[in-house]
Amino acid sequence: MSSFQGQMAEYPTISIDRFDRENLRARAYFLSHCHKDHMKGLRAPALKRRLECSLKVHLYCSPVTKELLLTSPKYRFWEKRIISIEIETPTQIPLVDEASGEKEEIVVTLLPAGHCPGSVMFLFQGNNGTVLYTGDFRLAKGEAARMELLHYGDRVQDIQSVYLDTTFCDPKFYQIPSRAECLSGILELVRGWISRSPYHVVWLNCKAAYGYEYLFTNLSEEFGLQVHVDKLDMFRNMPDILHHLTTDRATQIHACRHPKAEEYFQWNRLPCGVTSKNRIPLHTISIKPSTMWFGERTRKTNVIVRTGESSYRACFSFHSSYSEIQDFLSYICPVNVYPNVIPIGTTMDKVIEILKPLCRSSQSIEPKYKPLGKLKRARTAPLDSEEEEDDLFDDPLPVPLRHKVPNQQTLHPEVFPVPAVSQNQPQKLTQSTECFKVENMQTSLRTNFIDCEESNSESEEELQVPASSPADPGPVTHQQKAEAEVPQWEVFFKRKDDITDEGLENLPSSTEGGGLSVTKAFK
DNA sequence: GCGATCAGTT
DNA sequence: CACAACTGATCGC
Repeated sequence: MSSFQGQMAEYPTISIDRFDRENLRARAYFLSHCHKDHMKGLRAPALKRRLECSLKVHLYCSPVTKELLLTSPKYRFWEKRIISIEIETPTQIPLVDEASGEKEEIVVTLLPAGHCPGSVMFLFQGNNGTVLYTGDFRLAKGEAARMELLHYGDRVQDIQSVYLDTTFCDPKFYQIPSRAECLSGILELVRGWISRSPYHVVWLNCKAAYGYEYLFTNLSEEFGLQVHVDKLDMFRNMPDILHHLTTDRATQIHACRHPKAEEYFQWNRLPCGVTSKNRIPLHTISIKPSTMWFGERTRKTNVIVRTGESSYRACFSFHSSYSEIQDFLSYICPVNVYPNVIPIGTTMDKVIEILKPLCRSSQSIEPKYKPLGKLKRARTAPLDSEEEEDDLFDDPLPVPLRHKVPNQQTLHPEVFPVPAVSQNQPQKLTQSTECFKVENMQTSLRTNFIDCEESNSESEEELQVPASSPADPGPVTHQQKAEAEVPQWEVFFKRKDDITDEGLENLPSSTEGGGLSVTKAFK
């Protein structure tokens, strides 16, 4: 649970993921993702009032987060004050103090965080240096090195401070099986059950939170069965998710919820109330996604664990493991690090003790901070390793292996796609929010400028923006998926003949699928 | 009636 | 099994 209070030392006039107390005075707000514990105060009367009299205050987030947030009527009042920023597009934002008229500019870049749909990290660049707020993240080893915009030329950016998701920053969480390994385990468990008959169904016992969507889409893709959920209107503009979900209860894969779901399940009833199909009782198993971890020297073991007659736990994590955190931070190698979370059973001091050695402040030959302008210019071509060694003597970032991995756009697209938000009608921007592309002298990367200077009612115009469809890595075939990663974690589930088959012999030999898009072969 | 907070549950 | 959110009790406006 995040204990970040909303403000960063370098840029105290902006607030991120907290909207109460001191944050009520912020010049701009940022939301990293749409989870309730990062939205404290976001719909409180105090902030609502502030918004009414401070017309230059906006909330910045990713297009997907904006879509998810505005689906809830409780947050509709934000509609005209949210500005979505495309992923990986440096964007300049004015920070205006409405009382004094004092103005400061900051450039923000959204980087995919792999935590839930729309989740991002914020990279801020301004007068007080470059800082990175990670929000909540799950990034595999090496993924920071593949992020183009964390780099300046071929080098990693000179980052003053990182505000870090330390949820699993404890050596006991040393390793967590990868997304692909967990997914593969769940796919095989589900396959082993639902292929027995159309009356064999699985219930995915998920918490009420965004973040399971890639599980649903992969299951649906694999078996040609949409996943039953309670609500799907939040995904109405995200076809890649929407098409894999249904509110029709006649499917073999359920992720519906009910306050008494566990109780229901004991009586062979799904949370949506279904107990049978064609008057034939269903055979149900529950699969509860939950985090599993292994210490540095613990033998790797199963990603699926049987917890009862018809219950399983399946490995699933929203957050990076200890070793993934170490990889991430040691690559960035900032001057300072601030934990956003104190994991239960540990202390701030212990977390700092773990993270400090990965920062420049404790290891640098030359610990003094140098502003960006004084850094040696990055070379255009990579050096060979020998030259590299020599170079370290006057390099203010004396950590090797911190060069960009050329292969970008590979943030596990096969299991964690960044959804595209598309609108049928052209998007209407009612603010005079002019975004235009210029060449940024410093980074040579495209920068958007958001100018809120004239956002008063008289200059309001309706800008017609063509329906946007952000760059998509493209569909990944099953073939590619299979080749992408061979799980090194053993997938465990009971032998097929161990799975109870009671009642199966009485089933009709019909393969009628009850409206399902695909009917599984019937044994 | 609404919201904030806390304890308990999953 | 450690996330994140719901539920219900309590208090205050």
